[in-house]
Amino acid sequence: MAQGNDPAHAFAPHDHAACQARGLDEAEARLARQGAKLTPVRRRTLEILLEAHRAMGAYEVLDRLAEDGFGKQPPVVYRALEFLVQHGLAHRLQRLNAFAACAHPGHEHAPVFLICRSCNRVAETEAAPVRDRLSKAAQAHDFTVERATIEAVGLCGTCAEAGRA
Amino acid sequence: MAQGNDPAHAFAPHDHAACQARGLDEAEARLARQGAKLTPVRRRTLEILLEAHRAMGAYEVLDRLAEDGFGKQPPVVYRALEFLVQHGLAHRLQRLNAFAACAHPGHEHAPVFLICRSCNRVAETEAAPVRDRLSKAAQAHDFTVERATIEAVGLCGTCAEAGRA
DNA sequence: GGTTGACTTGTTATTCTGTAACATGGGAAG
DNA sequence: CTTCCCATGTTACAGAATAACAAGTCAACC
Repeated sequence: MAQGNDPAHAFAPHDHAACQARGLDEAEARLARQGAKLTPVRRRTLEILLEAHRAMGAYEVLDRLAEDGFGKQPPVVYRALEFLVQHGLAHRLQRLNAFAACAHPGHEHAPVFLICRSCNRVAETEAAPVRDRLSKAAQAHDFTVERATIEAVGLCGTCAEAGRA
Repeated sequence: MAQGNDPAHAFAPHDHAACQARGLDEAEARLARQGAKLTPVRRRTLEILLEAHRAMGAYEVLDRLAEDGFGKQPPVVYRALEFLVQHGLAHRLQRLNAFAACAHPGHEHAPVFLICRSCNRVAETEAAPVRDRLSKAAQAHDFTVERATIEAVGLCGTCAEAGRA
């Protein structure tokens, strides 16, 4: 896995160009396999998320799309985002009412998000053990988990060292 | 703990009057200790959440407050809800943009929510092991978790048995 | 070639969610 | 009884999301 998409480096400086290119490449490969199309709006939406390399509000993405000549009405961006989320190329962050490009597309996964309240960057990790425990806890309530939102807010190492408590 | 507030029974029929009364009693005791006041709006807001015994949107609560002669503008309900959340008497459900009365106030806790997509009821559980795993996963990223949102969507036992898949 | 039908995009309008900023009023501390 | 804090009320607005409809694109099929 390229360093740029390694969640272990999400909070550290890295080669943005590389992780953007990789994101687009993986997206196209993935969609080709699924028989879905990465149309211009969708592609540009993904690019915007990859370029930003952070969580963005839908309307922030919409403004950028409008600059590039796409429609400037909410449904344009919500449809593109929904498509990307459904195909595992982006994620929705409930806590922020925002969206972020998937840090490691290419396989099914149910991510856990780490959101730094100081620099607003978001790391994405698998954390299967967390979900295992969640399923076990749910079993005690006779509850079957289908999807789960797991989002932590806190301080990343870089901001902690910089004293931005 | 009273059956009405036992999270293990959250999805089963139980004595609502008892769990409402208990909720209000615990709230007043808790606030008295903290030197905070359960004013009329706040008290009524909590009552509404307890009566509903499910997650409610802020504007739904606001309508009920207005019926009782309180202000009918959004800040009225958002302030009351913020107060209840800060004092551990209610929780916010990010996934639903909604609020619910705390199922077991009286001590600090970081809950995990189980949301049934069929009957919309919400169970609240502690699940410390889930949070432990989350903290461990975060450590690997040099990230310190301060607060975490853990919300599962799925099917409760009652709905599963009834075939509401 | 022409037509059908699925999919995508664009647009209008509206609803839901949340907050900033300011005015008013009541009640405890001094 | 006055001062000040806190709670409430109100206006106005910003941000997030979706419903419903119109129109274009493109491949498959006759």
